[in-house]
Amino acid sequence: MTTVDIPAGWPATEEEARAVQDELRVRVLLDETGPPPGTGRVTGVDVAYDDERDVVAAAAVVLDAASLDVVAEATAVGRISFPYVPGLLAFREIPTVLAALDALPVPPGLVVCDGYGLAHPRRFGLASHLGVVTGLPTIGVAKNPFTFTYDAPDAPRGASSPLLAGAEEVGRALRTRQDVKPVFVSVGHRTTLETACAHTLALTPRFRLPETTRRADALCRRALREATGGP
DNA sequence: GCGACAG
DNA sequence: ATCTTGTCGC
Repeated sequence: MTTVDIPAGWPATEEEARAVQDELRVRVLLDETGPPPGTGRVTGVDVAYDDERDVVAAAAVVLDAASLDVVAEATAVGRISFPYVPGLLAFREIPTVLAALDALPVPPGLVVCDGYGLAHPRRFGLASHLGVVTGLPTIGVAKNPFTFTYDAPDAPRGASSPLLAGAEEVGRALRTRQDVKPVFVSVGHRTTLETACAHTLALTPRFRLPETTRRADALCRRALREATGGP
């Protein structure tokens, strides 16, 4: 497990952070299909916090895309690098997530983030930010619709409906289990919404949330507990 | 101005 | 995200 410092020059204000987003957003690549689901590797990343002790723990878990078996995992801990501000989540998570990704012994393949990519006030959410910084194909799978609107998808697993910012489709509400609240999928970097949804379905054979997210969530919580103390 | 708001 | 008991459902 590696320890992370807040990077030099990291934004200190919301204004600075928004300026960074406006600079980096032009580097998002949207003209690639992205890796096909069910082949190669897929990696989940997630973060857990102890605001009281100013500690953040990140985890990266690599799965074989076909079997969903764990191939590799890594964690990192650090200081919380930014307060939670809707629209600026990436600045809270990225330094520690990058350290966890760097600690992996194998290439991550497509990265699945817990949050949004293009479905973002400035079209540059966590998944897009992480993609631009790493160069990796990324998608975002969120549990809530954020500020966006959608009509309920049909009941069967696999049904979807547009996630809308006004008239613009910024993602998809995708039903991963029949009659259960959908997840909210958006493109991060170097892939398409079609591919992102296909990956999400391939990663949800049983539960609402992708196996990548579930594995990363469990691991970062454990890392936080071990870094912080108490059994 | 007020409320809503990924995690 | 996190604080947290019981509770409903498969």
